[in-house]
Amino acid sequence: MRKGHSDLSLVEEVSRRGNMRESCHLKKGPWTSAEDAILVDYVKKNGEGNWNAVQKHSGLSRCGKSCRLRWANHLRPDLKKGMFTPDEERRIVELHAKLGNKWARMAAELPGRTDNEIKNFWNTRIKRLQRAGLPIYPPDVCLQVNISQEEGYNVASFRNQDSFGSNLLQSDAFELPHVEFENLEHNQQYFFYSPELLSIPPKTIGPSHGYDGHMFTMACPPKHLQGSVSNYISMTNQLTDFACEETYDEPYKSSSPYDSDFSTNDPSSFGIPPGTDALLSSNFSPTEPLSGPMNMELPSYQYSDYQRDSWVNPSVPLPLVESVDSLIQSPPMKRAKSDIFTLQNSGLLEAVLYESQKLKSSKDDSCQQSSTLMLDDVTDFPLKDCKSEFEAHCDSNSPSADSAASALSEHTTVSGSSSDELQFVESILGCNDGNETPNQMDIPQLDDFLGPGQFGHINGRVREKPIVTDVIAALLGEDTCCGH
DNA sequence: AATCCTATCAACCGCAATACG
DNA sequence: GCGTATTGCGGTTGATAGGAT
Repeated sequence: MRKGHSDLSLVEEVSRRGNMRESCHLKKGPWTSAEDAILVDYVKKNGEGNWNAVQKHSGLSRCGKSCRLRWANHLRPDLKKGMFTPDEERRIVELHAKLGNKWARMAAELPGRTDNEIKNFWNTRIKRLQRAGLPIYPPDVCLQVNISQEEGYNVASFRNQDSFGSNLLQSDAFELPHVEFENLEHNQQYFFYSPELLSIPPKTIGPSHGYDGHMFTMACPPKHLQGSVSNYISMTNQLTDFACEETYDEPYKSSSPYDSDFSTNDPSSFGIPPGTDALLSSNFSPTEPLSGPMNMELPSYQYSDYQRDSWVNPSVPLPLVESVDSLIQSPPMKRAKSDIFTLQNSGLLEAVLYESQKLKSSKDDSCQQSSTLMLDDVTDFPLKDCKSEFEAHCDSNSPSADSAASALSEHTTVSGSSSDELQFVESILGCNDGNETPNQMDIPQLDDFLGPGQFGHINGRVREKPIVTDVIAALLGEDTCCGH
């Protein structure tokens, strides 16, 4: 978009170069056509590689890195210019669903496209989707990935990642316990991809959109709603109230365009492929519903057999999308006031809390049937096994792990009141009494996902490891201390 | 017309992996 | 095996254009 770059004449450029060499500084900033010409000429004569030599031999006052980047991203003859075609967009989405933020790998699958290009495309697209509260992945991509995963998954490959390239879905395994929600299907079907929604004219849609009827036919929420937490919460009230009253045999119909928009703002996990992890979808937290910096790495998508064995009722087919966040948007058949409170104010943390609370109350509640949790499975959840699974298989470089950690840190930092949240956790769990420390021995620490020394900063912010782990500990402690 | 806001793009930075001596 | 250089990757930033107010 930087169209106004002035192209210096060769003379001017040479002059500038001379001056810069005198001052021993490598030039930064936008490349001029003269520099491009020099670089192209050099590569023609000497081939790619050895980029530091470019500066030495061609007189370009650019560091090797810069030269390489310029060549790779702009000067390479095989580059495809122009906007992504719908097919390419589609491919990117699919690849991202599989690979996460592996831009270079994605670029390798898209001839003529660069990682930078794809990354930019994705990031701006994510922004748009986040604003619109729309899903990252269209349902068919979810399905596709799901199917791929179903077909390709096996324990052996999980434990022995020999052929990463041949089955991307097997790699970067990172597991989060997932909970099954029958309502999710309803949500997907009715809330999100309702014809009403799709018929909303795309107001501020970016360049070409390859997913008509999917994510790219998006409706930007009215501006006055964007970034307005109070509005959001207020509308959440309405929605949850509505949800409590409605039977979900009926498609959700919004009565106003804003409602319709709002249904898309529901911070759900729609469109996020299973295994993309609840933590990720929790980027759509109502605590920061529509704006703010996000670390939107969307990881690869996988389960482990362990998970299946432990969590999935064999008699019930896997839902298309599984996410803790689905709690937030899952229309409960019966929801207590406290639930609504949680929903209104929650992000990931509260979502998990909500689930934990729900678990707890479900035991005492004769209305268990309304819960979509598979309590038998959940209560059998072996924490230690889980931890060992984490430790055994979590690749600190895995997109999933990274993403999860990002999401975690994002949540704790964005929400800005982690200590409050912790208190909140404790007060809700009620099993801590403010004195007991949850059993952290059984709880995977964030370092387990990230690897040591990776706690530094995310987006310039210090990760709040102790808080995150404490909260998670509190949550898991709930499971352990309540009689499992 | 001025200002603000957002999207987009290009480039930089830091880190990790790999190659090389 | 070790240190250094090079390359590759992903995240982030800054500049700009263009639309909205």
